[in-house]
This record gives sequence, C-alpha cells and structure tokens, in this order.
Amino acid sequence: MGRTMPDSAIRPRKEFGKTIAADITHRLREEIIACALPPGEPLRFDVLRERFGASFTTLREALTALAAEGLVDAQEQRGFRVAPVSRQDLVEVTDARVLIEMELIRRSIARGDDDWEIAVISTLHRLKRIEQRDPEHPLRDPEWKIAHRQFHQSLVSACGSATLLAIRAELFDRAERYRHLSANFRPRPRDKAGEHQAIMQAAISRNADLAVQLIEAHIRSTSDNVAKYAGHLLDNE
Amino acid sequence: MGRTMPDSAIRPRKEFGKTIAADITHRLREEIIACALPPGEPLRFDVLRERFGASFTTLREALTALAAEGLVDAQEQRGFRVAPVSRQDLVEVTDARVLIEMELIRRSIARGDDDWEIAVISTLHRLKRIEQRDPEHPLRDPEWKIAHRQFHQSLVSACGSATLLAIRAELFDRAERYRHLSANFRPRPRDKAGEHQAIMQAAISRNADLAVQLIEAHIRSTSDNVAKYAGHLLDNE
DNA sequence: AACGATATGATTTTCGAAAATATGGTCTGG
DNA sequence: CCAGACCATATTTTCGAAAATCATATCGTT
Repeated sequence: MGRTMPDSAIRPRKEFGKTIAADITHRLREEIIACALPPGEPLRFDVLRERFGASFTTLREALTALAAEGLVDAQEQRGFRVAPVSRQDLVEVTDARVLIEMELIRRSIARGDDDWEIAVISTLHRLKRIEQRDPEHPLRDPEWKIAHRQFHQSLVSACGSATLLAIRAELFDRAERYRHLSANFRPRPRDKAGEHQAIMQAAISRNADLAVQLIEAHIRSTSDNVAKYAGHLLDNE
Repeated sequence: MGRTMPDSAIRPRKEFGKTIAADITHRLREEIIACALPPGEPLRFDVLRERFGASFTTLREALTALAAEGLVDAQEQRGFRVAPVSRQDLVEVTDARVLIEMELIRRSIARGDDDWEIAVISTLHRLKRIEQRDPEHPLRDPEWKIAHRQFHQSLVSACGSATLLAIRAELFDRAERYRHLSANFRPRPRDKAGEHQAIMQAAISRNADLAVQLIEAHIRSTSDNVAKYAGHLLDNE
C-alpha cells in the first residue's frame, strides 16, 4: 500500500501540475502577477535556474506559455523579460475586460441555475468573512486574492462559453498585476465590499442591466485607481 | 562582404522566425489550420522529429505555445494532440468572433484615417483579383488565404487595441480551421465577393451600424455553412 | 578623434541521451 | 472466464553539455 509513492522525498516540487513545466508556469505566473518579479525585469536563465531548480528547456517551455498569455515578453535571440506595463496597456486591458465581462455577466444571468446562484452567494460570503478578519491590505492576503478571484469567476461561470472564459481569465490576470502595482501606493482600499454586495444582488435578482452597469463601474474605477496611484510607474515605456 | 553569411547552406530552415522554435510554431500552426494535421491527431515526438527535423525540447516549446492558442490540446504526461473539433466549440468560436469583431469594426470606423481607408480598399482589390484568376477553390490557394486574411485584418486594424487584435487573431485562426474542415465537402463557394465588397463600402462610408450588421451575417453564415457541410465530422467528441 | 572591423565574454538556443511515466500484454488466483 | 498484479515496451519529460548568437571592449585605419 505504501509502495506506490516511494519518491515523494526525492522529487522536489510539483505542487500544481503533473509536470515540472506546468508547475513552474504556475509559480512564475503568480510571481509576475504579484509583481514579485517587477515589470520589465529581465528573466535570465542562470537566475531562474537557481530560483526554480529546473533546466534550461523546462524554463523555456514555461516562459513560452506565459508569453502567449501576455505576461512575459519574448525577444527572439535576446531572451525573455516580464511584460512591461504602460498606460496604454492598462487602458487596453480595462477596455477588453469591460467588453467581455459585461457580455458574460449578461449570459450568466440569462442561463444561470440554482447551483450558479449558490456559487455566487457562497463565494461572496467567504470573501466578506475574510475581509472582516483583516480589512487592511487585502491584496497582501493570498486567501483574499483567491476568494476575490473566485467570486468574480462565479459571476460569469454560467455563461456557457469556455472559450470566452479562458480569454476573460487571461485579462483578469493581467489586470490583477496592475492592481498589485498600485497596492503599495494606494492610501487605503476603497469600499469594494459594498460594490461586490450590490453586484451579487443585481445578479441574483436577474437584473442584467443593473449588474452590467455595476460591473463596468467596478472595473473602471479599479483601473482609474491604478492610473492615479501608480501613474508614476507607467509613464516610462 | 560575402563573409557574414557563410552558413546559409548549413542551417536548414528558418523561413519565418529567428529561432527554430518560432519557425516550427509557425509551420505547425499553418498545418493545423489547413487540417493537414487533422483534428484529434496525436502529435508524437518521434513523428514530429522526423517531419520537422528538430529536437524534443524545441518541438515541446512549439506545442506549448500552440496549446495556449487553443490549436493544440496538451494532456499532461500523455503528450499532445491537435485540438479536437466539436459543434460546441464551433458555436463558441463563432459567438466570440461576432462579439469582438463587431466591436473592433465599430472602433476602426470611428478612428480610421486615410491610410486605413487605403488599406481596406487595396486589400479588397487584391483579394478580388485573385478570385478572378481562379474562382474555384479559394481555400486551396495560399495566396487567396493570405489576401482574405489581410482584408479582414485591415478592416479592424485601426481599432487602437493591440490586446483585442491579438485575441481576434487567435479566434480567426480557430475559425479558419473549421472552414478548411468543410471545404472538401462544400459543393461550391457562395458569393463571398459580394459580401466583402458590401462590407468595404459600409466601412469606407463610415456607416458603422451597417458594417457591423454585415460582418455579423458574414461570420454567422460562414459558420452555418461549416455546420451544414462538415456536421458529420463534428458529432463525435 | 571618429569610425568600422574584429576578438572576447556573456547569454540564449538547440540537441540527444537519460530518467520518469504511461501503455499494453501476460500471467495468476479466484 | 474475469479481475488484478506484474512485467516489458513505447512515449513523454527532463537534464546539462554544446552550438549559436548577441553585447561589449579592443584595435587599427582614415
């Protein structure tokens, strides 16, 4: 019975995916989103090899995948770097999110069943409980980040299009990086709790027009906050 | 003077990108879109190695990139295969294209300058000339494919969002694969020339509502044609 | 001094062998 | 005859060395 897992001590880390490459893709993505690897930072193989304990080609595979997601910038024959940030890119990501998220909310409200309603309510509940516990710096709390992501995910989860959900997820990641960028300079988090509550209620009561309007305001005000408090990081490039 | 390129005979092929991996990504993408590699086909490394003359890890990098684009399906520890096709996927791709392409046409019409108008007119002109030359099986003609792609690209090129243009390009590729799928069974190409002409005129005359309406009909009728003539290939899976 | 060519060192990119994992067939006990 | 363990083979995945390419400093010529 204890025979099938003799190597858990030998194999170092594969917390996420089954392959090392998928695992490193995941870990690199998290670090880039959290700005632990700052925008524009060159990603040299020597450094990465030591940091992640993987070989050249495995790292290369991970970086290639992240380049396709827009989190890494691949410069042929001259290596990779963390994708740079800019006002233009922030505007584009925000615009694209508004376009897609509004459509997906609308579809979810039209198609969502009981399970969808339960998911929306329960993910918001968890988010609020975490916020009560530590209302200070939510983005620093990994649990808050996950709960926040899952609440927004649940809102659109009944839209019926895996294709659009995948696109939405990429844009969400790119936007979250900008939020992290401004988190260190933002004086105090604004009242997101109330906004989330209002969005949930509009969704559950099947008021699509209101929900769409609230989501757009939510996304745009977040983006405006980033531009306001992290503007000095966006000017160059 | 002739000293800087002594190895053009040694190095076998790098027609597209500067790196072999980028080149193979490009070639694999073309073959998958053209259904030379049919949907669901397992992509085994032995075969690919012989076909493309590259090593395991280089191929792996290319496949990973294509998996992020949705053209390849990565099954961890069990290799890669060409992304399968299905009615559901066709519907999702079509819906997503309609949503995004309509928005981008609108923005392009609002923002496009003289150069944009010239690009739209000239790409349509080239497309029509190619169609006159050989009106039979346009999808079999690489030149027609390129011209067709460039015409549709030019229509949205002034939208101002590289982010949305990249998403649009991926969806276009995925849709084109379905068109190839049905090309062998379609009795005769319908009157696309007239549709393209009408779209161009609506765009140039800045009639956004009409252009959007025509584009939606264009995309949806193409998709309907695929479902009609390649439906027997979509049922399983 | 300015410029271009060239050598040197740093870094990326590619390769094929080796390790890890899955697949398929065979055998055994029920 | 079936279910499940076990082995042998096929395939994927990972690694580090080697080749290719880029960046920088040095040198010679005008």
